[in-house]
Amino acid sequence: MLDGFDTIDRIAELVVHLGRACRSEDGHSDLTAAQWTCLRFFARANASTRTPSAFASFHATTRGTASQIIKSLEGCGLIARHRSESDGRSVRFDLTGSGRALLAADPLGDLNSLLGACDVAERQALLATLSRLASSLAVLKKARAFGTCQDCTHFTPANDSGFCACMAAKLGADEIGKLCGSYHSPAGPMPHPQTTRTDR
Amino acid sequence: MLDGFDTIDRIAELVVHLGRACRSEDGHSDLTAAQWTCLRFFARANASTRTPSAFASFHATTRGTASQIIKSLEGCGLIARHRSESDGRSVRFDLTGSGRALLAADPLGDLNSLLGACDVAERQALLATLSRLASSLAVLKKARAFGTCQDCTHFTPANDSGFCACMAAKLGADEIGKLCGSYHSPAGPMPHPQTTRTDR
DNA sequence: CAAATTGATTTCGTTTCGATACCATAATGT
DNA sequence: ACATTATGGTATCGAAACGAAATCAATTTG
Repeated sequence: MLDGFDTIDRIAELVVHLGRACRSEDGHSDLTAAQWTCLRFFARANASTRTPSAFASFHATTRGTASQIIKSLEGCGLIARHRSESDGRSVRFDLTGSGRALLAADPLGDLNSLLGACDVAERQALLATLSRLASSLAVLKKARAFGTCQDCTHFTPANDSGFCACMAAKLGADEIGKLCGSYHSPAGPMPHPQTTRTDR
Repeated sequence: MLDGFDTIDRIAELVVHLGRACRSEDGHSDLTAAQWTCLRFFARANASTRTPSAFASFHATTRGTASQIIKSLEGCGLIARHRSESDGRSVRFDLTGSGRALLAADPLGDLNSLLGACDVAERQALLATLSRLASSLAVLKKARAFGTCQDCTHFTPANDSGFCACMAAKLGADEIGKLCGSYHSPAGPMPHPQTTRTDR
């Protein structure tokens, strides 16, 4: 290999680089990087996934740290807390009006506008590749995978909506595109790679 | 848009997610995420780019923070400091033997192995897309772009080597694949988007 | 019903990070 | 020649993030 380093290394490092570069803010941003990630997560995840534990898995941190980030957003009035009726321990967070409004100022907007200028086919290919990489990596790292219900093996589509075998519930058209914490990739091996309690 | 969120948003957030997920270590790693990034950077960049300032730009942080990260790696004996002869202020860092050895334990290896299982065409497409996004994003953020000399507009290839008009120097085969801080993408507008001193 | 598990939170100490100020050298302008 | 400005690098400090561990309540398991 005469190149300084080969294609595979270059891709991996580009992913890390892009992931960090695109969240840097020009001036002073309203939120920190962790808070942005949290706000985005609660905006994109379905109802049963908008919990502190799920966010902790998604953000690859402890539940304690996740709880702190969530508390700060709640203090800003960007997300609202709802207790679960079925489970007295569990809580769920929804974005408030100001939370949804703030998403428009997401520093990821720069990357979004670049992607908007991309060819549609290139964009689709990129999405497919990155999705597969993300779920494969989750399996490899023995972490929980996150994906959209419409790509999940638990999901059987009907017209305009579908049924999730995992949650045993019919999903509306607005739910099937959201992130789910019990996502199972067609590629991955085991349905629920939940390990024993390690607080990670 | 009936989906919970559209393709473009999903891609942007996948990039951030992948970038964070692939650097998380299963057990205890030898280095922190920032230290790994720094070690990788000094391994991939050409001689004139292996400076604290260039790393600060690359890592989208301040020179002060970059200096701390570098100091810690220097303390571990993973990189070695060399003063510049032409400029009394500038320093350059090279990987030591143990630094090169440690790169084999890079946590990015997980992502690398997944990429290795990819189709070659898919991999090439991914590299092309990510490279373009990275340099376009740098222009948009008014940040310094980083790319390989062989893709730079300052570079005119000869057989097996080439000439860099920016550094006004002939480049050997081992240099043209390395990252350069004065990289100019064929797409971007201005050669040196160096802004005034903002310490970012 | 006891024991183990799970979801969430709190606290504490450590590390990292960004902002700022600072010093040394180099380039620029008059 | 001299002052001014720009640049490369470092040190310091406070805020944030983080991991680890302890705690509490609700649920599940045996």
